[in-house]
Amino acid sequence: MKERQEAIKRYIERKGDVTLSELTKEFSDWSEMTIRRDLEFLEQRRFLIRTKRGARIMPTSYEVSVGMYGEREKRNCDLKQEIAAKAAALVETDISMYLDAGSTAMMLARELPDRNLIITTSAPNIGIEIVLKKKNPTVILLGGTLQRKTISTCGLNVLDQLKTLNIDTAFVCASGYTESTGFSVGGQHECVLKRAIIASARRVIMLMDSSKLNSILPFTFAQLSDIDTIVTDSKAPESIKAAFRAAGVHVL
Amino acid sequence: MKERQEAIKRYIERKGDVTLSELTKEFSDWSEMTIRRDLEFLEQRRFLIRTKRGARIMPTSYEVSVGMYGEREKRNCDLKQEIAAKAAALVETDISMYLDAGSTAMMLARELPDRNLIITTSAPNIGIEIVLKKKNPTVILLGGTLQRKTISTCGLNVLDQLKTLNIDTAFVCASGYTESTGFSVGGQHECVLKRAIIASARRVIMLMDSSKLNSILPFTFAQLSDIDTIVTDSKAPESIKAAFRAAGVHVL
DNA sequence: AGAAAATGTGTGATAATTTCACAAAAGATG
DNA sequence: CATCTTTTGTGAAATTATCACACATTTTCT
Repeated sequence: MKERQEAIKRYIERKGDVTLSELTKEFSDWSEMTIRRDLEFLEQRRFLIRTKRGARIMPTSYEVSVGMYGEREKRNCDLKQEIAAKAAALVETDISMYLDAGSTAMMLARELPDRNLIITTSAPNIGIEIVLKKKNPTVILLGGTLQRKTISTCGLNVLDQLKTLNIDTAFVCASGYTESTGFSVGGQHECVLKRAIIASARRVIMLMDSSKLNSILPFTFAQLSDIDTIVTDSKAPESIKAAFRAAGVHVL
Repeated sequence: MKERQEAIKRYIERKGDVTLSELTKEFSDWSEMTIRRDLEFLEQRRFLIRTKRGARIMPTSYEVSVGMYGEREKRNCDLKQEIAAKAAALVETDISMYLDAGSTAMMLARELPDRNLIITTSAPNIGIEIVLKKKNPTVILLGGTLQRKTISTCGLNVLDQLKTLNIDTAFVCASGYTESTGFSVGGQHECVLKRAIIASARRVIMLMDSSKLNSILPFTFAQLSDIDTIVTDSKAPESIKAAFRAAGVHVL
């Protein structure tokens, strides 16, 4: 596959769906015809499907996150992308890691290197995404009741399941953070799961875009002292980042 | 939603993707414009996405089965559809059931009534499909390693997980059957899982299209005596169906 | 190195599809 | 029953896709 085609693929994967005119503007070094042919090529390889006036990412599990939660998710897409890229750089080969549910985690899944990894996750859509798009990682899904809102599982026996799994690095997402309340989420089940993960992982990396700073959700699952690193985006206020660092947390 | 729109939706869900001309021929009582407007309507509700000259089912998990296994799956689509419809009729409300992995099971998932059901499955794509498209069923995913080929999980501790789950009816798929070898599949892990399910379920219903009769795969997981009912399609030879009945198995 | 072949790219004509505005028909409301 | 709203059909106009061919670039072979 050519470099241009790779680039187009990546662009569409980031955006979800694009119009041809958008692509011709983005890749203005080439003619519309060439891009059109590239889309045809990429469609044949099942990387995307062509729509009326453009193309759309081949929706495997992607649609489950982006499609479900709706437009809201797309808005902070660039922030999350930035976070995902930074977080992916922290992933070492042959590591045993946990990947949380959520759209940021989905983006991280996409950015992961196609190498030997053991990836445990409670998000079946993310697990499927990885298994379909990469050849090398091993994916372990946690069992349990599948939650409609979050597309993640939670079971009464999570602790049992984690007992035989040794997780080195856990990538955890939060929906809210304030200094006084710590990291919080909207669901009770998620909260329990995240706590268990944090307790068992050697290293905890929190993924949180700046729009979630200074908001509080019903259930707190962690404090600053529980985590090792926070990956956030460039729009995060310097004051909060300084406070993180003061608490001994790495900030990226 | 109108009846015509429902019908179009169902038609597209069955076919996977369709052209507009195909639809105008199928729904010739209405004009192209009307159908076009219906597609727009259905797209807004995220039931499908419109493509160059037609529409395509909103691929949540569907693509995982059809997209992965390729065209082969589409071929026996009608047979599998027939089986799924027959099997769905066997599902009672408030039942605890198991749904196997595989494209026939996916179709059954689609045909399930949107009622109170506890559905345990090893196929995360099927679980997601159900949870996204229906409001009432509860889905329980079995945990374990996610297999690339089958998109199903298998864990060392399946037996532990099943211990606390009481499954009334298990819908199990087989990839091959002969009188001498019984029901067989291609993977060792699947084989173990299916055995465990069959051992624990009160009633076992086997789903198998006629193309799989008289073929042998590496691992046998059940004999006729293990199952209660076989659901197959109208192309199944009468002789085999008679043999099933002679062994005390219901045949639908 | 140079010719031949294969592949990739751009152009404009042609064909197909989609959109749009508006009129006709069907249904709802008082 | 008149009137308003919603749904449906029609054809023209705009947009988008396809195709054939010319030109450029890269690869292969002698």
